[in-house]
Amino acid sequence: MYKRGQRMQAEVLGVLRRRGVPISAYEVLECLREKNPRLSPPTIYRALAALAERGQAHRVESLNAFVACQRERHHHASILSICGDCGAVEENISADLLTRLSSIAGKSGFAPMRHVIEVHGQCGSCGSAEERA
Amino acid sequence: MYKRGQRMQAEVLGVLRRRGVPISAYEVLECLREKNPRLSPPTIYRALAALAERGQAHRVESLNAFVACQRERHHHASILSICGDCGAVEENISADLLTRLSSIAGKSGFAPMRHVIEVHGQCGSCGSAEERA
DNA sequence: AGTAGTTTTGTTATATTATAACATTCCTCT
DNA sequence: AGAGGAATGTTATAATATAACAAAACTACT
Repeated sequence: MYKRGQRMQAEVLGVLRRRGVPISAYEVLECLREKNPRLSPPTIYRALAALAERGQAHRVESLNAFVACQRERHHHASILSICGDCGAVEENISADLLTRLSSIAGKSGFAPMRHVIEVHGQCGSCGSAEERA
Repeated sequence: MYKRGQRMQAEVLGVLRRRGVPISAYEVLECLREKNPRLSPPTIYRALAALAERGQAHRVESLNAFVACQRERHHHASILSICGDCGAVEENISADLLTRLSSIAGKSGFAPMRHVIEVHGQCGSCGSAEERA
């Protein structure tokens, strides 16, 4: 079973995984209300915050939405490629890019703590679908 | 004078420049309401969208806030370093980083259109202020 | 100047996202 | 079992954002 206090987190993560694409906290809430109609926003936001903290889900800042981490877990440094057509997100990690980014930001004495890297565009499938049309 | 339809944009940009740090659309609204109490959110959001479109202001996705571009204008590719202590934002551009980022995102056929690169941390001044304490 | 056409701005209303503050429940540990 | 503490529930509201339509202002043309 789950460690205490992680049931809600597991439920929320389950919803995120089933959906695959980023969804809003309120969409998560609606899903879970089918089972438990009394759930309220704070509960969901708390679970999402905990999941993001542990790297099991990511907050997509440019969408105000949340998505399950595609690997086991990534701490705050994933590169998210977001398709504007189908909503799909692909996750990448690059230590090299992160190093460069930190060094650019750090030139003036800035000490980086958290990186937000999101790329909007069109994914491969949507691109080739368009070509065929 | 201004080209037609850019008065509001100029006013909004003025507010952003005076503040220096990222502020919410509603803070802009409050400022401009001192002069014109009848202004409403859509007007501000429209001006902000136009400014961002032209690269004269940036939307800080991870803060849901807006900041004036520190140079003349940057199109959608600035690296924003955001100090969590004082709120200051520093802007950098790196064609090299952008190239790498695009190539990482593009590995699976993804076609990048817009890059969101935001780094949260502590700026140089706040860091050295802390040391002295 | 008059006016048609277009764009901007105003207005109203509401949708969406997020959190504060406090009450209650439930688990863990003794 | 009962105390302590953490998670969740509850209520209310704050903060962010946009839809939809009306009015006005500007442009370009005659």
